[in-house]
Amino acid sequence: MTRSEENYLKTIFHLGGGDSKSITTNAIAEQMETKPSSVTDMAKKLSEKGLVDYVRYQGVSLTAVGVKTALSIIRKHRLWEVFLVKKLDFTWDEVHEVAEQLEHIKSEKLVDKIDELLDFPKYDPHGDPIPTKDGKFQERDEKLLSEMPINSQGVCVGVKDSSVPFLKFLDKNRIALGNTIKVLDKEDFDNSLRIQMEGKEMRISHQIAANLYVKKND
Amino acid sequence: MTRSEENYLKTIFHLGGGDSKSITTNAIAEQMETKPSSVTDMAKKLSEKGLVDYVRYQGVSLTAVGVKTALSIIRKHRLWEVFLVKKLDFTWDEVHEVAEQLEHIKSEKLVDKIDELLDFPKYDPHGDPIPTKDGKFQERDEKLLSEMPINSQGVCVGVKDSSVPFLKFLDKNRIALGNTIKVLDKEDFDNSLRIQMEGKEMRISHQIAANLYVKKND
DNA sequence: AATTAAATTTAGACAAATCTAAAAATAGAT
DNA sequence: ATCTATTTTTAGATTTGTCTAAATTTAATT
Ligand SMILES: [Mn+2]
Ligand SMILES: [Mn+2]
Ligand SMILES: [Mn+2]
Ligand SMILES: [Mn+2]
Repeated sequence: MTRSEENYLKTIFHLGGGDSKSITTNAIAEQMETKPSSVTDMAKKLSEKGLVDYVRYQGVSLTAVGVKTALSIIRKHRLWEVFLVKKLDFTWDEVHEVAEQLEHIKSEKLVDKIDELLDFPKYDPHGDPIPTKDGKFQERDEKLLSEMPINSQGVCVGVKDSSVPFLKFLDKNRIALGNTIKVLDKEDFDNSLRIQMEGKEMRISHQIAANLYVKKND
Repeated sequence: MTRSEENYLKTIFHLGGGDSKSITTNAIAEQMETKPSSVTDMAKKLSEKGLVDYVRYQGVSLTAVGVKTALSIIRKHRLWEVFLVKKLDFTWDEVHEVAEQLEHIKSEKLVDKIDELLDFPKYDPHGDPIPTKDGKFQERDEKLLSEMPINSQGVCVGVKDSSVPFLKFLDKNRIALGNTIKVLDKEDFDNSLRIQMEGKEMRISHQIAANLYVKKND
């Protein structure tokens, strides 16, 4: 497994190729900021290795082995992100770049020990679930804040967009995972929301609300 | 800086190329288990970049920038080794392989935070000094056990050979860094030693004694 | 069904890092 | 000083991953 192969598998998984859905070379190229022709080359190679199913002009999807491999890389990525935040005081907007490198370190013992050191976390700093060693996800009943009905309550558990600017924006506005949220009102005009967060009332644009995951209280 | 370039700089440094001593392409090739012709190619590239001085048929030595770069990689390598032992319960014979990968992770903040987490260690698990951020070494007055006079005493502080077999041998024979050592007798015939280690008397071959560093008591 | 636009693949090139085999330079020994 | 063995470099090939430009296939539109 080269680093490049690992990155392709991860990207295909993130684009939904884990559910035998066919992902186009164009989509992969765009996501990876590379050229479609490069993706075609790699599709052939990964297909040779039995990691993806590839049909010319139709796109690729992950095989069972491909899914397993992708999940192990995602597991490493997210565990390292937790490590950086919990043990080294990185902020949640700094960890992704470093985790992109650390996820390629080859040592099963290292991953397992980091997992143990962190007390087997289930979610990463952005609220994304960490696959277990055998590739199982911790499912969670969450929905986007923008889809919560008026007067419903919940806890902020994740971000959909985990870009640096968005994360910094959230920090600046004191919006953090774990905060309690109540939807007070929706503005029809621009779909903005009036919410109560940790007791304090505030207004939030639709773009923000559509990128925050909330676990609804029963 | 590619990973390969970093490995060349590190190797040249370990072969003594940091003191403007010229290291031959053959020596580098042997150490890195590669071919002399590959080393020549890289020597040219590193020379272009101002990291080594290279004279055809004469070998290479590190420039000031080259030394600085090599030291920063060695610093990372050794800090990661300490991390693996102290925080993740790796044994001292397991860490080198993983550190070979981790030393190439690019994040100044990561190294500094690991350093801080470990409380700024001065030596790695094999007793090798860890360069400071500005490239200074912790010098230590140590000598090989094989060169200690009879009746002298000291503390075992490092290994010269840090191969897996040697480290495992030391474990098996309860020889560890930090142990107190007194030289009781030398056997002229095979240069073996009779020593007292942590109070217990034992016999040690020359080959072992010539690979153990001891800090002599005054 | 034919035409056109878009997506995808192929063909050929390139950079990085390596290798093999041949050529050149150096160092050692007569 | 010349020869010889060794070291080192060059030249050319290979692999991996990428790119551009041209060709092909597919999908959409008339
Ligand atoms: Mn990430
Ligand atoms: Mn994340
Ligand atoms: Mn090491
Ligand atoms: Mn070491």
